[in-house]
Amino acid sequence: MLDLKAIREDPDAFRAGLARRSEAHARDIDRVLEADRERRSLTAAVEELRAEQNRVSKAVGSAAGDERDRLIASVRDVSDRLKQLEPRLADAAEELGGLLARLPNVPHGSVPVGESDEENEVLREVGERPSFGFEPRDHVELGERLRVIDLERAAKVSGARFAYLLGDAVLLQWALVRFCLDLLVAKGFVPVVPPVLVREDAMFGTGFLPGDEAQIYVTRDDDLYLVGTSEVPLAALHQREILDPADLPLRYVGYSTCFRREAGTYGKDVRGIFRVHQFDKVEMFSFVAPGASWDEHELMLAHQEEIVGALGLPYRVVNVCTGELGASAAKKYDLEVWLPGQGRYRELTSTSNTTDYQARRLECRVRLAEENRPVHTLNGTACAVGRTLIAILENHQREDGSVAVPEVLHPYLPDRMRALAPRS
RNA sequence: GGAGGCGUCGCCUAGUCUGGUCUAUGGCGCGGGAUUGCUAAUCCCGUUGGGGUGCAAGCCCCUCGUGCGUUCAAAUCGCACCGCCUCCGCCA
Repeated sequence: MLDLKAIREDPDAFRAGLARRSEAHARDIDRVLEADRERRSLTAAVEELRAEQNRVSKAVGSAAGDERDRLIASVRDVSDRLKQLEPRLADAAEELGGLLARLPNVPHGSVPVGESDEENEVLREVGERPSFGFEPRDHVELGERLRVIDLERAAKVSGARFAYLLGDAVLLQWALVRFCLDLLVAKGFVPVVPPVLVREDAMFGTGFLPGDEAQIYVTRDDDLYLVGTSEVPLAALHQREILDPADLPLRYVGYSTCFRREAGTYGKDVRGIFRVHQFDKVEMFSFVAPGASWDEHELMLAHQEEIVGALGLPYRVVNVCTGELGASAAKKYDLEVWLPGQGRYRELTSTSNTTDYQARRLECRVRLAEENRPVHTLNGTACAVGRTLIAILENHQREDGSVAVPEVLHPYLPDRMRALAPRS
């Protein structure tokens, strides 16, 4: 949610900022201003009547006889007029709220303008792409030969875009999770296993609703939403709280399964486990003071680079363009890993600075000397397990179909797992 | 799943039966001040969160879990929902 008072004070700045996403959003500023004028004018009228009603009603309490009857008669008229006006105010407030809820965050000035990932700005490439003396296999083929990924049976049981992870891939998963957790806990992140079913207001607060309903699983009988990322329950952790500035920054690292419907992606990434309905992810989430989020964003990116670098994966960092920004993000970095099986860089992690956008929707504030203000929140992938497995399989594969396991994971694995070997 | 109890301004608490002087009581905590040669103690003032209006001081509206309703008027009465607790049943 954008700051309505700030929009009122400097609408041009918001128009210009949102225009970098789309002209339609820029025009919405005018609708917001109009709805705001309407709501404020009705608010003034209603509150004046309420003040009158309170005054006279209070006098009724201490009056008696004719005087009492006369007062009740006069205030009844005020109450009747209120009953006319109050629904109009409610409508106006809802109109304004609806418009405001649909406006995305204003992109930071450093975000490149663009519509698709073609326009993302590549900041740097790190690590050396492997050169094979043979034709590299993709993760589906490697996974089958290693018998660690079973897509056919998953389709039988659950449908397309599901997978069974088996055997050493499972051990690898826990090693990855523990590696990330240990690394981040050492940096002060509090580990969390959050709920993965949440109420609507958590989805609203994080900016996924309204807007992304087509991508979200909903339970039929309980009106609970399955989270597509633990960002949702982590952000909502401090919903409707006023935080002590001395407690900031608050840094959490969540581990959870994530659920995504992936509606409308039918032709895309159909092979393997790159894009599935269910995957596990380790996620960073920070609550910081309003002035501190840009530094925190760079810090999160650094943590991501440390993790991916430690796994020996070649990657590049991109500054995601306005058209590919989520509604709540003011700026987003993607870390794209090189996938030999696809011969291109693909998104492995991402980190967004949502500034005060989520915090305002979640009513998560910090008590400052002048006033209580929304905190800033940031999220970043520490490890999307499925995609990281893909990257490890494809980058560390050998000609015989075995796969070297990154050294940093060895302490978390049995000795025999210095490499994954196909069973013949 | 069944039965019962309870949600008050950070924490505890009075008020709810019997609607109006509730502008929500008191304590603790917290902030500021006064006094006392330190520590301590005592006293005074302040201390929910939003919104509207105004240059400002201020004034006004909403907020007693949430919403809707009854009423001139709701912490107080009714309904629904949310949450917590106890007992029974079931369960990893």
